[in-house]
Amino acid sequence: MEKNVTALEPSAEAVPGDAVPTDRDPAAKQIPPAAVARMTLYLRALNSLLGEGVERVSSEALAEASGVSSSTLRKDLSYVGSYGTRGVGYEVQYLSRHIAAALGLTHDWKVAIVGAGNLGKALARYGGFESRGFDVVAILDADPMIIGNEVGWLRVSNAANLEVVLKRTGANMVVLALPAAVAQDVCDRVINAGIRSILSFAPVLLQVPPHVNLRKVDMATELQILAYHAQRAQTPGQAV
Amino acid sequence: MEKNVTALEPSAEAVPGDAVPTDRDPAAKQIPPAAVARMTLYLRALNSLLGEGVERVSSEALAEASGVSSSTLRKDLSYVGSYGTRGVGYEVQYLSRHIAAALGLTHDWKVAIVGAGNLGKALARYGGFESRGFDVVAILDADPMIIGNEVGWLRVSNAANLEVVLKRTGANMVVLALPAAVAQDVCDRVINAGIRSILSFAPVLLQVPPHVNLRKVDMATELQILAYHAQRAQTPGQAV
DNA sequence: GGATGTGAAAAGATTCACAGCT
DNA sequence: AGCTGTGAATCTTTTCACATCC
Repeated sequence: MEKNVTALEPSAEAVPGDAVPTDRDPAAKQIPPAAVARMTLYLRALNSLLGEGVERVSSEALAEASGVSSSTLRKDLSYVGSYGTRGVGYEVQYLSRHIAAALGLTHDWKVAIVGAGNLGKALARYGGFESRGFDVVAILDADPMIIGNEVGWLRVSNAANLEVVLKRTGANMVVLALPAAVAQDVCDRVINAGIRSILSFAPVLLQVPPHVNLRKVDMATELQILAYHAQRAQTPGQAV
Repeated sequence: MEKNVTALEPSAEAVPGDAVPTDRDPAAKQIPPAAVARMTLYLRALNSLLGEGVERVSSEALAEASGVSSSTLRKDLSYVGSYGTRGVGYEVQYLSRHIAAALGLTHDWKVAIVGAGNLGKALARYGGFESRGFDVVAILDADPMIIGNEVGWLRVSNAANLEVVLKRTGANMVVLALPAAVAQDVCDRVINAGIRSILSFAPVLLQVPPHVNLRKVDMATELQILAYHAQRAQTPGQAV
């Protein structure tokens, strides 16, 4: 049972802009951020079970398959509803559908990848996307040597036409796989083009307006966190 | 390893005035996980400032450059020591060094990347590693078509010789850039070879013993979290 | 004056334990 | 009996506010 490092980093901090709300805030049940992050794990585990033909699962078993405690699992599920049967467990497909719905995965999202270097290409070809409701509809780059190349079944578009390509393809999410130096610039353009969901792999802090949702992944950060723990573990019983 | 039972009770008659936090005594107490994650942001911001020739910075400014609140920043820094000057701020280089020391980045870490697909190659060439104390010493793959290829200044080793390569190169961290299907298998071998710090990009739950530190990055997860927020923003107060 | 460092309060997340349903 | 769903307790993280020091 793993319980060591926090798995998912909540990079999205509390949106500070929800003062000035409309006169009626529906106050719909919102799911705590930590729970949202774990929902994706449940979904993955459920789909895996589904593939194995398993029809029912207990909170205990699903928790184990997701790498969380069963009480955390049950609490998380309680945020989206009561989809289990007491004394029995959860129906895999039924639960999977409901979690997917809660996460907004009922329709496909169209993703454009900006940056067709190794990382961009890796992302474009990454099979895990389509199978989980994400459709890579475009990949762009600014390098003339790269524009026009085939990546999977796509052709690299010219990043100069960013706005046009986003519009034509109907992309509603963008992945930034760019060097730090140009990331903010492209990010601004993407936002101006109306995109409000961005996943950035650029190792730099991006400034975005409050209505835009930005998540960040940085490999160097992850390694540094590992280094911290490794260093602690390596100093055993040191004198005081 | 179990969670350090926090024996550092701040209560009781804490002797005020001494305690002498010499810089020789860095990892005495443990830093909260959330703070560790942010330290890497401070480090990045500090190094960026350093590059611009800035010598001093206030908590307010550094917080802004890191994307956190100034009170969070100050609290975080207080976990590693008092390296600022009241009324003045922090000396950029001095603080950067101390944070790096607290994270265990004083010596270089040797990273082996398993999987030389697009992602593995992207990681191997990613310039951000060396500059931040991580040295990619090997890249491996099982595909005969890929073994021997050049990636950056490395040559792809045969994953069949995983243990040998890890030993020869002295790697002490491993990045898994593999398909889900083989990830657990390789992970087990890596652990058996003595590695205790692993960063996995495989979209699957890896089982590891407690003494191993595992961090996970999953792009599909990140997109799903974005989808959740996007969906909420798009449906204001929808009936259930 | 001005900004740090830190107790104390508030908010958020996890775990416990058990009531309630099948 | 067995397992879910959930209030209450515990633990963690963030924010506040101000004493402290340059």
